[in-house]
Amino acid sequence: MSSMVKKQLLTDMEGAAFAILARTGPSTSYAIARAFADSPSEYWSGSAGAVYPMLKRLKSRGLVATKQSADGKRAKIEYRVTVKGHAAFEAWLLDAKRGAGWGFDPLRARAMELDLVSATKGRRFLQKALAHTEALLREAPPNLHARERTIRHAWLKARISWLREALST
Amino acid sequence: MSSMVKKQLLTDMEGAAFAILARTGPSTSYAIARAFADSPSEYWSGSAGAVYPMLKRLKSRGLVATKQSADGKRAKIEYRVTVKGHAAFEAWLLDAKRGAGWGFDPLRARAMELDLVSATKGRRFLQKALAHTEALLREAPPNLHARERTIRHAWLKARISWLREALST
DNA sequence: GGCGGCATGTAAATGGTTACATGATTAC
DNA sequence: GTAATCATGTAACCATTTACATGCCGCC
Repeated sequence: MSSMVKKQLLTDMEGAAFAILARTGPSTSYAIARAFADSPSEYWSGSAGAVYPMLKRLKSRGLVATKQSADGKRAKIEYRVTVKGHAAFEAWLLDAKRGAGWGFDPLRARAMELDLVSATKGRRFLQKALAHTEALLREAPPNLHARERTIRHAWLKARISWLREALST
Repeated sequence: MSSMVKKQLLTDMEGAAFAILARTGPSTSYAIARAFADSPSEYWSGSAGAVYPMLKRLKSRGLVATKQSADGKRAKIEYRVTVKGHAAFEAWLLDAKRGAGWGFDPLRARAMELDLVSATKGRRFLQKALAHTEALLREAPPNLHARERTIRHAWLKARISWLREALST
């Protein structure tokens, strides 16, 4: 018979947290929250009120484990990924169907409705959005790994060519 | 002195609801919920528990008004956009800075972390995601306006060329 | 007469948000 | 010694989600 183990589906925020843990090794909730807050994508605030409870939930599901670390003097709780957690993370990461979903794109959402205003206002919006996006492309934030820079760059370029096309019609 | 009127900033879900109202004219909460549920973007479920309270909030802010319509026999509450509401909607729609934000892209989120798995697995993921996206491009859902089809098409094409580039390296 | 769609909601749970509170340690 | 940072968390709030509850209407 098939396995009785329930699939441990991760939310996107949990997936992102596992990615941080995979990169930096065992980390405190504080460090994970900082990583969220410092990330260029402002989608999650990285607030303590979100991150601390999330790690506790993941622990209760057996996807992470704690190691009370008395690092010299200060007591801290370090979380590490368990085998079960690693499997859940990989399932999240390699879920191509979810990956190919629409997500939420603030530009797409607006572009869809631009015909509700005058052509002039619509074009002005697209021009401004293009300028903002090109600015993002120019000023790459510091502390970005090469891998992150590459994806960021490609994503912005795809968006820019889309905007240019929309403006050229 | 400047106006004392507080800016009525809309959430993205509220903006989307105003777009529906602008297109279909005065509508019931039910119709708006259906429009969310039927939309190809699965980002909001269009549940009654979200939509009915949202319209009540918008009404209490003076952005929509109700018209008790005794359409023949059945009683229903129709919401229409007020002048204040229209201004708030246009401010939301034409906010280029917000529009140029990152939002949440499930593909970008995963692509950023693909180096955490083997190159083989990474490529397989990208190939599957490409296949899913190309499938979306082929099977355009029915009941889509020309405008929606155009944006959808351009957005998917931009994503596909991004994926192809990622695979070609 | 019954089923599906229209239309109104509420209830409980979930999981975010901001803001606050506390204390230890490090850097100046 | 004091300010910033590390580190833990909680509290109140808010807007979602799923699921449930009710009832009317039109159609077969």
